[in-house]
Amino acid sequence: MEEPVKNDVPLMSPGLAETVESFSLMFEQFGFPRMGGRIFAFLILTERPYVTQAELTDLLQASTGSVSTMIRLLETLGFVERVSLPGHRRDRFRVHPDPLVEMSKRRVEGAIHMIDIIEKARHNKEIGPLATERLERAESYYRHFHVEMELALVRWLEANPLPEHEVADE
Amino acid sequence: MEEPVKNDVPLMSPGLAETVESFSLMFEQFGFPRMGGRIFAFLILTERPYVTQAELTDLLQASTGSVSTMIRLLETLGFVERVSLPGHRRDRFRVHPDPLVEMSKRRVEGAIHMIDIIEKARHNKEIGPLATERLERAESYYRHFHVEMELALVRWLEANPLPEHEVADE
DNA sequence: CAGTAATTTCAGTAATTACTGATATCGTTG
DNA sequence: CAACGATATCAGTAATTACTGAAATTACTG
Repeated sequence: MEEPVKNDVPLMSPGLAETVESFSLMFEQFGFPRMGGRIFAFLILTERPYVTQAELTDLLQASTGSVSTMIRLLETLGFVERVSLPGHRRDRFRVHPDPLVEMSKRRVEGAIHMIDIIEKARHNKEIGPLATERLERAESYYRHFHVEMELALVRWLEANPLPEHEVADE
Repeated sequence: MEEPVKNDVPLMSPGLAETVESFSLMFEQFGFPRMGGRIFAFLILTERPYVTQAELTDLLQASTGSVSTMIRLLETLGFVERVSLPGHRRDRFRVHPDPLVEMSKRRVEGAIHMIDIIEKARHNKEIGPLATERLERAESYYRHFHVEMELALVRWLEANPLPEHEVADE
């Protein structure tokens, strides 16, 4: 009574679909649209070196529109790479070789944003001593985590260098 | 043409309101409703030792309903304390003495959830070697950050013990 | 223990946001 | 440079979510 029709479709293996879905729900909590999460998840989970938009619309049962927009979003966030090889019409997409690093960077930026806001609040004439104390504590906390997280990332990257096997075409 | 009427209201100082608003926008990014963010922000920024729901509905121009629900949310999240002193009808609310610690804990829980999902994905029969490698890397990353964040919190708490001045009533 | 003030619950609504599908644009190929 | 295939854009819609305000519940008071 809700779905119009179209249940006559080539789908990806149900097992995979399930995992894709759980990933996308996770990503949703980080604030991005479910369809974006699905695409990201699929690109993480697939063995195919590259995937086209047409394939994504097909596999994920999405419109060309949302695939295009979500791909672009993931691209600008640095989670997905677009590979437009000349001599080919369709662009190819694959997951960024190390999306975690990109995600880390965004987190660090988030902390900086937080610090900025706290700083502004502290300079507000209207706030009193109690609030000031709370804000100072919060600022100290975020500054601490800011450097700790950066250090932690560096350490982890040193211990876990990217295994490089830039795959061959098609 | 949108606002019905009711612009005849006692408001908190515009300077404060502005900061409250910027905080609430920040909190919105962490996924909770703007009104919840406003309440939390106000409780952080006020000098008053306790605030009642009635005062919040008034100051923040919100309905009794949303104040009640949001207060309850903030309470269960551990960001806000309800102080129901016998001999008083109205409950009093104040910000948790150290909400940052609560926030940290929630973050750590988030990391654990992420690890769980990755674990489940890894046991999926359908995924191949490339995906497995990516998932292992992701898992290693989150495990690393999980412990690093916990350590960082402990260190910070040691360096920044809570200054205790549990304030007097009213 | 009746009366009342405060809080919670809940149904309805307003506003936001993701998504679709049609159209426009861009880029490659013959 | 014409034709076509692929991607981007955009307006409309479906679905979700925050919020309101009234009614129900709970808890304190005389």
